[in-house]
Amino acid sequence: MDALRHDDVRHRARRRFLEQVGLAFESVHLPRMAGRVLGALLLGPTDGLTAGELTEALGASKGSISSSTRLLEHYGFVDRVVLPADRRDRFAIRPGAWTRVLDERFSLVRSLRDLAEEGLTLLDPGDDPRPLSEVRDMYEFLDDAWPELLARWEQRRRDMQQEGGRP
Amino acid sequence: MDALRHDDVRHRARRRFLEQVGLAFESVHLPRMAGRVLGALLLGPTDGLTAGELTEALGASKGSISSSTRLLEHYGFVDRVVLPADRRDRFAIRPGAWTRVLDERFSLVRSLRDLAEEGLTLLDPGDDPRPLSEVRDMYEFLDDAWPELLARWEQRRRDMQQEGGRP
DNA sequence: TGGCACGTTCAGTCTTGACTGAACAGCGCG
DNA sequence: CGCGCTGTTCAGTCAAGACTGAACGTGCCA
Repeated sequence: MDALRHDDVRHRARRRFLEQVGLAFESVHLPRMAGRVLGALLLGPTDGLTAGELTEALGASKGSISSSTRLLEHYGFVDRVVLPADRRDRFAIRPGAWTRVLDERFSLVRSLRDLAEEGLTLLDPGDDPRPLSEVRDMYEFLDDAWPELLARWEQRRRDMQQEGGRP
Repeated sequence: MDALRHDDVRHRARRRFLEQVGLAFESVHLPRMAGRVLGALLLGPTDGLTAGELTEALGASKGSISSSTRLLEHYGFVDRVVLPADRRDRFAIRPGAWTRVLDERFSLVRSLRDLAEEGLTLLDPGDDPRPLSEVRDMYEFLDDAWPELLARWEQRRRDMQQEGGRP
């Protein structure tokens, strides 16, 4: 009986985790279901899950799973792999995906700097350019600092892998 | 005639700028109208604009302007100021707002690290912890690096101000 | 060639939330 | 006091888009 209850608790915790990842996705303007799928893949076995397994695990429609996996694939979060002697597609986390995703997110920074730059050309002669130039300067700073930060992370990741995981 | 045409071009360019800021807001899940209001304030005179001026400049309803200014105030983008002998509220860009706003955005990072941490406790014994630990480690790295980056920016901003603008 | 198991597509439903416009509340001046 | 000018609130409208479920391909095996 105790084992059963333990399984139940565990199942609820997993379900809650999926929901949290879903909400995190929603907070950056991506469909919640895609987040849940990603969560399921993060918790799932190494060689990934099939669409059928995902529909069952999440209680969602096939259509919804299909569009979610396609989105995750498009964003580079997951790979679609096929095991030999099995014609079902499996979806698995793509290694190193996170770095690239975060990097792409920061490309937004460059567009914001340009936007501020454009705004500066539209000011009336008497107006205070400081608010806009503060925006421009800050995003410029970030744009400069970012590659170096990313390189440091890549380096650290390589170090960690050599040590065979987490020290 | 030429001056008129020039004004027209200028007006279109301003309008386009407002729309771009609106879209930038939308891309981070904030109402587009609030972005347009912020854009108008960035282009406007130093002592800010009244709600009435904003409704006219943007062609939006008073209600919409009201909720937008309140949101911008809440997020710390703008201050509400009152000039003497004028009972209208004026809204003006708050100096240094951008740094704090960006800082708050990065508090999300901490929650993502925690989420990955939680996911690690939910793995089955045989499963590969690497995808999740990669997420955890990366957000941890960013969480560590962020304060230092922010401090560097603050320092640079101070330097720039002392030089009286942009070198 | 049927039948089956997968996966995709698409019209329809439903929820969410931005925006409007009108009613409302405060404040100063006549 | 009541009028005019503020800004706020709120019910209603409208559009965007996530999700469903059924119809539709597609390839494999008998």
